Amino acid sequence: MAGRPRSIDRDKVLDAAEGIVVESGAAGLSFEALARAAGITKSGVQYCFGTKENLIRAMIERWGNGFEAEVTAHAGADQSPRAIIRGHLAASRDSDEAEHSRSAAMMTALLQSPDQVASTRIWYTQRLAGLDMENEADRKAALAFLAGEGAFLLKAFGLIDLTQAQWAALFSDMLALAGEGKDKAPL
Amino acid sequence: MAGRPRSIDRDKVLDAAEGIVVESGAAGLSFEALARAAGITKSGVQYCFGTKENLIRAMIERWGNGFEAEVTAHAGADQSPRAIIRGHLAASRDSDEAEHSRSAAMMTALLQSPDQVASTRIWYTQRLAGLDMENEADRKAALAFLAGEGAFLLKAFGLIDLTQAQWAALFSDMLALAGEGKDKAPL
DNA sequence: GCTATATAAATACGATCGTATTGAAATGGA
DNA sequence: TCCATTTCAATACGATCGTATTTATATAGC
Repeated sequence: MAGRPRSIDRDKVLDAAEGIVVESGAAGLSFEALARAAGITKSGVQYCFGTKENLIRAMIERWGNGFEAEVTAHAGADQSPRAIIRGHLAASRDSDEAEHSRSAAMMTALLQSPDQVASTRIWYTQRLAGLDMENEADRKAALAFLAGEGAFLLKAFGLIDLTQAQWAALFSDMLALAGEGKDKAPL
Repeated sequence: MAGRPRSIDRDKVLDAAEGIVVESGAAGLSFEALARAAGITKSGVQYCFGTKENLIRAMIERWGNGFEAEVTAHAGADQSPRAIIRGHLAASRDSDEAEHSRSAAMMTALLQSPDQVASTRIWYTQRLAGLDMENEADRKAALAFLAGEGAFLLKAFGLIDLTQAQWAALFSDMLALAGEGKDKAPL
């Protein structure tokens, strides 16, 4: 019933895949290059992930889950929409260079095929879904969220270069804008 | 000295290229697919742009110039850093769906090769270069700029979906944050 | 120890990639 | 008219793509 024990570490392969996208761009991610980077054979990659689309899906899922865990951790007990957004901002604020590279890699991989976008759209939409855009405080939170994502994406893509102090100051402003300190939304 | 008159409209080819990236993602952009979409031959594409890298460079350049023109137009006479940022925000605010698709296509194409990123980094850096992050008003302008880019990118990538009213309200807030009305930075 | 099964490697295959080369068509000048 | 030149099409080429198929290896149950 049980066959040969698995010798390929899926996570390590996904790490290698991220590394490839970080260094060579999404276009450089191929089964062959991935196999070489992960120290296994092309067939091993195929066996683990089947198709390339599955591979990319696995990359994005793992990344999304990891970030989501950090967000909820930062959000703490209060899981209201605004608190989640502050958690998201705090998670972005605390992310280091490696995390930025990873995120950029995931984004580029994500944008490869429009099909992949749809599932991620839901993830983003839910962030903003709980906010009432008619309410000024909520709109400020949305603005802060967008600023955080803008900073995060541009930084991840390597399009802006901010010092650690500037980064911290900006996210401090964003958190303030998102209502840090005054937790309750006025409804 | 003068040969066969040109029959290929470079701009139309670039339009087709954008269309391909919009519909099929950056991975779908090939000389062959582009030739088919533009109604010319693969060789024609090669003759016009030489290499694929040149093609992408041309796409990005055209896009950058077009957007830059709108920014300066929106900024008007005042070309101070904050005014430029407000011009940028206004240009983003007024961009329609087609413009979003185009921008998304450019971004995805841009992220294909890390080499392309470098030249664009300068473009973004200059936007923030004139701002003094120690100054609160300037930092607010930076935050507004990042929020605008975040909204723009997420919208372009199809990751968020905002009504026109929400879009307008958010950018109105951003422009206010960037100091609309009080043009002079306190130095 | 044989077999079934899970895992991974080996190999092969058609398709498509980007580009190089060659040839044809259309212009201006001599 | 003949040639030089520009512009594009036709064709070909090696490389690499993703995947299918086949083969080898290591475990568990009988």
